[in-house]
Amino acid sequence: MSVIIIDEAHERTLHTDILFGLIKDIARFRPDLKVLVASATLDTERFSCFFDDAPVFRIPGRRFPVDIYYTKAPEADYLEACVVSVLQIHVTQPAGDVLVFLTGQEEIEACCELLQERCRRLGSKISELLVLPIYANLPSDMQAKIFNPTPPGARKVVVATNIAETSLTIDGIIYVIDPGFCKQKSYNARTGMESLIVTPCSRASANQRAGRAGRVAAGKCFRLYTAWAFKHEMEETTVPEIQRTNLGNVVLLLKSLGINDLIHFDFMDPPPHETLVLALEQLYALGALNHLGELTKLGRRMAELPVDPMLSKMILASEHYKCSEEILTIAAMLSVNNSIFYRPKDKVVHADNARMNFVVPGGDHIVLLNVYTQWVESGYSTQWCFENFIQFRSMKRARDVRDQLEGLMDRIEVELCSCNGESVPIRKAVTAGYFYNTARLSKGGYKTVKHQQTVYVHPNSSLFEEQPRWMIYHELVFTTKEFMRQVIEIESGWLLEVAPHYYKNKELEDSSSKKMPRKQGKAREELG
DNA sequence: CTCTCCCT
Repeated sequence: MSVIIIDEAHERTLHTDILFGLIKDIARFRPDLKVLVASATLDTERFSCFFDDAPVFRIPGRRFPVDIYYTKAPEADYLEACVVSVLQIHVTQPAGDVLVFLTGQEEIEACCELLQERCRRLGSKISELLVLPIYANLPSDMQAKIFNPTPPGARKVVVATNIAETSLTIDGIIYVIDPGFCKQKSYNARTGMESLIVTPCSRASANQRAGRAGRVAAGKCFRLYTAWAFKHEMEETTVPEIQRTNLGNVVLLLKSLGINDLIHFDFMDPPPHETLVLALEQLYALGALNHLGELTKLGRRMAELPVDPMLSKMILASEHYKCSEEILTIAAMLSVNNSIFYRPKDKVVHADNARMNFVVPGGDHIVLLNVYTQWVESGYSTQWCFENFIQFRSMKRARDVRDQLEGLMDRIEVELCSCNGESVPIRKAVTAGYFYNTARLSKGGYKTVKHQQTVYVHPNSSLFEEQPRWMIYHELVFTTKEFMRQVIEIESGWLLEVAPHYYKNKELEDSSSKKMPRKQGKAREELG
């Protein structure tokens, strides 16, 4: 007999949901296989029902009770409400550390500053309050501070993102302050744009947060919203990731496992139809699927790499342009989420100057390559990172990703070779993977070629002031505006060179007519 | 002229 355990199933990550579908299928014709699904939430019925009415076992947790307090009326300014609540706890409540949940770096910094300023003003009237931020992109030495034991007579306040909800636990937390918001990714399959939006968190998430107060002793959770809002306005559970993300690599993976009919794949919660259609269209455009929606030889090679299809295609194309060494580095650097450059608030000018020193012509990909190359020349130095306002942790991760990808080159038969940093072949290889993400400068600024959508170069980009006519973007994100992040300059002729099946000469020259790429009707056929 | 959850 064999057993498969799926733990933390309640988190409903992309991979959990894919596993659900695959394992359910396998378990039906493998009676020797036991499947154990472990979830920390109470919605067991959904899991049980999905797995053909599997029996449910309830295992009581070993936690201390947590008293929940709600506000009588909604808070107009939850940041201010957090600050006031922390100070009230500090002055009126017995010993025990405080954990505050906020949505992101900016909010956390603001909250910490406010707390410190008010403590300064109160001076010796109150006992010491240690204010510590924690979020994923905070440098690791500063992250480590939250784990130092609180000195006697003092109290610690940890101001955190969702990182403290599941990923790490802090000893000594007795009080939790929960404003009830989090930042969530969502994906628009019509435009292919991701956005990160502050939304009310789910009841499951709120309960998880409250639980953080009861790990060492009985605790208290102060919810900065009304009991009514908890009951009537918040969703029961968080929308599963599979319904809020681009599915390019998932579709490629499933196709490579021989699952052709994705529309009828047994998803516990199916993704939006349009998301699947767009993923299929893009894979067809990349040449990973044929007109019947079947995996091509190229698609099979692309599926060997654990990265998004466009990135995979870029790596495969790099062999033709004799720059696979450079492209592997760029792929690795793009995989670590915009966390290469460190920009602390109190040293913005220094950090920006340091960043400028890395700028080379061509665009952000070439700049990333330059950063990595210099780091290698420094002997992978931590000190070098520190001096250049580069996040060591991110570079280390890029190195790991690069090593892993390099190890797979043999299997997909891509020869390692270098163009000695020459820009054109590198940018052509990028174009071969990302031709779908082309933007062009017109009178009203940049517009995407695919949807004629107005987009902007991100102010952090090395091409922010350059305004090249044609650009390729790595990703499109909506924050305060529609931003292209990580862009390179290209020549329109390259589009015909790398994707003649996708672009017609006319489309690239005639600026008055609608510049739509060829119809991608074939990929739709599979969908009926 | 921004500034963005989590870890795969």
